[in-house]
Amino acid sequence: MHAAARAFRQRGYHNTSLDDIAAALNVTKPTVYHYVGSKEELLFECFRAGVDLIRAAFAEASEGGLDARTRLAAVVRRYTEAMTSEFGWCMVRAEDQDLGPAMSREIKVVKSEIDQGLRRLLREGIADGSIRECDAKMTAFALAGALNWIAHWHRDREALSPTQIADRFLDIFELGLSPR
Amino acid sequence: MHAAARAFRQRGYHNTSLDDIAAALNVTKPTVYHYVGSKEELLFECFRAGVDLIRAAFAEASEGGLDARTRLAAVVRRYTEAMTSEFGWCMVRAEDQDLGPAMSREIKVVKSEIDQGLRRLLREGIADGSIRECDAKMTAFALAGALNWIAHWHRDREALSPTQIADRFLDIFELGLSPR
DNA sequence: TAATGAGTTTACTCACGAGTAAAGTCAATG
DNA sequence: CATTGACTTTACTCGTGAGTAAACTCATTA
Repeated sequence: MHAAARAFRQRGYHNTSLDDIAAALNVTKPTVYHYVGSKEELLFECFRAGVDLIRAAFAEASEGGLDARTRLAAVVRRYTEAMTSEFGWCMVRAEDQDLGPAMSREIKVVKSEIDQGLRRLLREGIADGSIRECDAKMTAFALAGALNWIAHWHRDREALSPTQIADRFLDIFELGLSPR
Repeated sequence: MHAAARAFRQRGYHNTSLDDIAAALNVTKPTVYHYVGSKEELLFECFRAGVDLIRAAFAEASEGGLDARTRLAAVVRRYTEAMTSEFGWCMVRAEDQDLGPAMSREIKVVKSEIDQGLRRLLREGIADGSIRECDAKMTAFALAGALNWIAHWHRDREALSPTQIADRFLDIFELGLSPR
């Protein structure tokens, strides 16, 4: 799965053959098929490995009784870690169109779940006064976009650590760009 | 090109055959090849049609002698329009990996050009006092991510117009989420 | 009326890559 | 020493889709 995730990120899903993945592991294709059922399954498992990190972030953040903005900040930090992981690319780019009906459906469900989780935190923040009145749907999209985009530009030898990236993002999203 | 852009957005580049595109136009594949050299060229041209809108936005914004934050806002509005256009998906998802060396190089150049344009506006804004002190690189990434992500969630029957989306995004990025 | 040529079709070729059949290797166990 | 079974290989099949050859249609023009 790690080898597959790396290959998918470098060359893209469709430009990566199972021979490529096998070669990266110094084995042959049938060996890979001894462990995984299909190429689609491989992508799907990489996707799941990534989103599980994010789901865990939401679960973790809901404990503790902090205000919603603080909980949202915690999610953003974990989210950033997930995006900079090996599976970040697969998480963002696993397209339902590339997968069979069953997996396709689950991907849509999980992605929607994450979107709803963000909106919920925003609405809660507006309710408890820790977040300014704003359009929760659009804000969730802006936030998800900024975070998901990390998978596109992040390199392993990045100057900034995941934590530093998250802190910069939180600074921008919390305080805004206008001078105070 | 419009038919191709639509098909690519719906099914993805690799899941779209030239037979599909031809069928959408009620012709056969060789007819398509009478007008375009290759499938790659088709994707590349769709990409270019999109980014040209964004380049124009930067050019337009540089006129007028307004402060940098106002110019950035103008770019964001145009950018949003480009993303909600037919070519939005191709612009974001045209991967250098999918194209031959020459086109691949140009895609990288153009994408970097846009990134640098955003950073420049941010730096100018910090210099002229219209934008708060911040990390220009990370801010450009956050902004580009939020904007590019539009291509992933936007549907033709979207409730909000491109202008409304841009206004919501500007509200978030300018004022931030913390209560003032 | 013949010729030209833009645009279109049918009917291919050909490469690539997912997935498989069947046989081989070799360490662990009876 | 024979057998079992997990693991791996070589050597395939087979579908799909990019791209092409060659012929056909038909309006325009010499």
